[in-house]
Amino acid sequence: MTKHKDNQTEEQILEAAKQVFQAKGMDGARMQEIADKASINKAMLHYYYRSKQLLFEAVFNKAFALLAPQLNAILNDDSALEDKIRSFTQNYISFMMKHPYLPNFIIQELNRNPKFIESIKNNVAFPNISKFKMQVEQEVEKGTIVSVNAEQLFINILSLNVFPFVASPLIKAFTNVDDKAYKAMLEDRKTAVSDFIINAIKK
Amino acid sequence: MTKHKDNQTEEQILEAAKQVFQAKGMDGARMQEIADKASINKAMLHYYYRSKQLLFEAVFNKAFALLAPQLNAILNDDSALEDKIRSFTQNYISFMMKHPYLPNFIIQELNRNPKFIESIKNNVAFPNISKFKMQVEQEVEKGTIVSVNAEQLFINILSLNVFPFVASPLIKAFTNVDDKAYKAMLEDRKTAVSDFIINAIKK
DNA sequence: ACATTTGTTAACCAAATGGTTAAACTAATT
DNA sequence: AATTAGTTTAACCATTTGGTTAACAAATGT
Repeated sequence: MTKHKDNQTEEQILEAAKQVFQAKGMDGARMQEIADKASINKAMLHYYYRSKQLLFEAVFNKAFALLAPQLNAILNDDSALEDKIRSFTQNYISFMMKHPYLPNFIIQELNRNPKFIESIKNNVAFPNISKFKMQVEQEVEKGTIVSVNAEQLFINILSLNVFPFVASPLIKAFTNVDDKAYKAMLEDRKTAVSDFIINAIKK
Repeated sequence: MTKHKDNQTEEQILEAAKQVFQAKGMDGARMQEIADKASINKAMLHYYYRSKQLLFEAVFNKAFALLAPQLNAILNDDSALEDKIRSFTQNYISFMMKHPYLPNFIIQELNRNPKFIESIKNNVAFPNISKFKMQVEQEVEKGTIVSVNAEQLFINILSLNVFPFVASPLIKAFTNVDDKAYKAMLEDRKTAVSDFIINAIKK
């Protein structure tokens, strides 16, 4: 009952679809371009994924499944707050430099189609803030950090880490730096951002 | 030499186009939908703006022209750094709550079509970081703030202010808050973000 | 009053696009 | 060797879409 040529084609399609969807979005993507990039006939796309919408969802869910564990690292880990912030920043920026299209893709399509949220909320290990919230509240009570709302801190951490990837063309233009210099700045941010955050909340 | 019915139709088109383009992006927007929303015939769009591309550029440039002065407020103003950060955060968040689609629209289309950058660089009073950079360096030298790279600080300020608008559906999902609570959080951020930043750089 | 320019509409068009179909092909099963 | 099930292709299709055209209406200039 095994497929003869295994699922190689299916993988090729998914990889090609990922590239095209992430570069051009759902609306800008063309099935023909995906087929070309996967070196197959356009009809194969429909044979394996039925429709553009379903193919897109497969790509989207796979992308989100890649991102989610990164966030769970800071939300559900047991280490101390300061350590978490440092390791998260370090890891997240490294990860994003390898997948620069990812955050924009997720954010964009989620904005365009908010009902997707419901679908991903069940799907994978969806990041949950509750543990992080408890930890922050404990640290505030202990007096090791200034009084800060956990949600706001979480937003701040996320903003500082994600935004430079989402808005890179704009920031590059404003700061007048080329691609190479921007990469160096991102490299610096692996430590600069955690210093910034920890400074901001330390008593 | 004045147009008889003044430029009412032209304005209607631009307003309708703004709504549709900002909600659906260049690729997702349909000329027919813009025409319907402007209560005119589709041919009129082409009569006034020739093509979808040109209509889009008109909308984009107008949107950017709205955003640019906001940024120049922090970059070119003469007040003290701390004051600037406070007033910018306050004003920017207020402004964005009135134009929630704006940052996403700009960022998205700039990512999709980086050559736009060149067009806006000349067009309007394009934000320039050099004055802000000098100010930060002076403050570092005076010892009033910790040693910090001006570009990085600028990115941080921008990130903390803009990202919550760009990624609102995602953040809402993660933090488990509804629209109303999120609005309240944004309201809080008018002061919380400046406190956070100033704490982070103060000696 | 009349000609000319500007504004507006309905009908139309060619190209692109997501999707389908039916036949051909491949490889394992009997 | 014949059957069967899964895979691949080329040709095709209906609809959508940006854009055009030609006729008509309303201002404007003379």
